[in-house]
Amino acid sequence: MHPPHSRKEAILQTATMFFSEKGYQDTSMSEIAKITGVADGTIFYHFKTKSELFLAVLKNFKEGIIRELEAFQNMAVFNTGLDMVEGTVSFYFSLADRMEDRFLLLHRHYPYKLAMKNPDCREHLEEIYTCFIDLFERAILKGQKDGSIREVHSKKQALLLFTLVDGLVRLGTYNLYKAGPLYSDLIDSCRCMLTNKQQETKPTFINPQNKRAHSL
Amino acid sequence: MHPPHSRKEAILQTATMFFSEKGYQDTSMSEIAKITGVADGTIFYHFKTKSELFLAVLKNFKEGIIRELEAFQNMAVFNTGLDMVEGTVSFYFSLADRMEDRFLLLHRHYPYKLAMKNPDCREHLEEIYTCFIDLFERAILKGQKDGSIREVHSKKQALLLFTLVDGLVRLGTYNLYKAGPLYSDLIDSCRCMLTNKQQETKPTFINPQNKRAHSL
DNA sequence: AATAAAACTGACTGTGTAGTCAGTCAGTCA
DNA sequence: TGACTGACTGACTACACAGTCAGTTTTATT
Repeated sequence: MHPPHSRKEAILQTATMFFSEKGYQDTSMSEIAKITGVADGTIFYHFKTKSELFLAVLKNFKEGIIRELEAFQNMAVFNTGLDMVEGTVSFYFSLADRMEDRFLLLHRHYPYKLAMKNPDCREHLEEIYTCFIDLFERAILKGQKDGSIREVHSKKQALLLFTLVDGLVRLGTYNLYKAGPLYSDLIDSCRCMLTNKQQETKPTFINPQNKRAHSL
Repeated sequence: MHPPHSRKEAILQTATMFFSEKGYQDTSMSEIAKITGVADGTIFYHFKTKSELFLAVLKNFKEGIIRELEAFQNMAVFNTGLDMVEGTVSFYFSLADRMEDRFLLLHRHYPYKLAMKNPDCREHLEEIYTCFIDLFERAILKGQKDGSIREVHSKKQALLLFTLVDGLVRLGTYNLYKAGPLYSDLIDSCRCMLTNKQQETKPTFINPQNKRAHSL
């Protein structure tokens, strides 16, 4: 299933890069072929159409994400659910930073448009989102068991949390505002959303992103 | 300056509709011409290039938004800053609902890409964002004066708030999750982010959006 | 070595599109 | 009436692109 350096794999890599950085429409198949170093026809031998290639890219991305998430879950241990929420936020930021290019895929409109017609596409997107949101929800549920998080609708709150964090990542890629300096305020806000008692701001973990953009 | 029903105006309307609903790339100039009921050349008589037409659409949208914001500010009166935050959130939702099609413009990637090369485009986008964020900030500052909102960095918190609310709107247009049912949880979370004391959930205002999508 | 299957090629096709331009037409003013 | 102007037209150009296919090369099998 994984012949180490097949042409097919190489095409997939190039396509991922192009679809992420330039978007679906602005990427031509010939371009992908040229950069990969194969003939135009070769792409169509491996992937019937352009949108099938896109689906393959998305699937590949999804699998990568899932692998990362599993690694995170196996590695990270948290005392409280609240800690786990913070850890998850931090993890999402670092992932978005590390896979910055590929995250752009999710922050374009094309996949969601395709998802309306193509059930496979929709399924990939849903799986990706579900993974992240479930992770947040698990943290919330844990926190509700150990008392570090107040009574909230775990699923809904998880979705809100995810929306907030992802929105901030997106803001960074839009290049209008710097998202980095908001990190500690974000963590603080998350804590407030989830707890009853008043808390002092703790020192924060990481502080990713450093694009040129508006300062606050 | 405003000859009531000029062709130019008509083209602008059609273009707004198409760029919003189908995106920049997927809209052809001939299409706009055909639907508007003018010859292909007419568009290029009024707008030199496709991207100049897009800029005009964006500018028009910006002006519409600003008008709406001013109307809101002149009309709405709030007892406390916290109320004003809630009112602003509610306003943003209803605006996004009422101008659903045009908001899609902001939720595509193209404008932000164009903004990297084109300063005019960037300025329009910045102005739009600034308007909204300033509105949130004004609410926060008011709340800090009257004691309904705790000590937070007003600009940063305003940005976080906006990100959260806009992210939720976007989620609705993506059609993967229903954003509507989250409205009361959103308001609750906002209140928690901004206040010190514990509060009971109050009855909420409106509850927009009703797309077919995942339930929670 | 012979054969077959799989991988690969690149010229070619058909279509769609942004932008051009020579020219039409209705209105205005002298 | 006739010269002039600005709005408008639609055929046309030049090109880019997804996808095809007949044919070539590589690899695996016997």
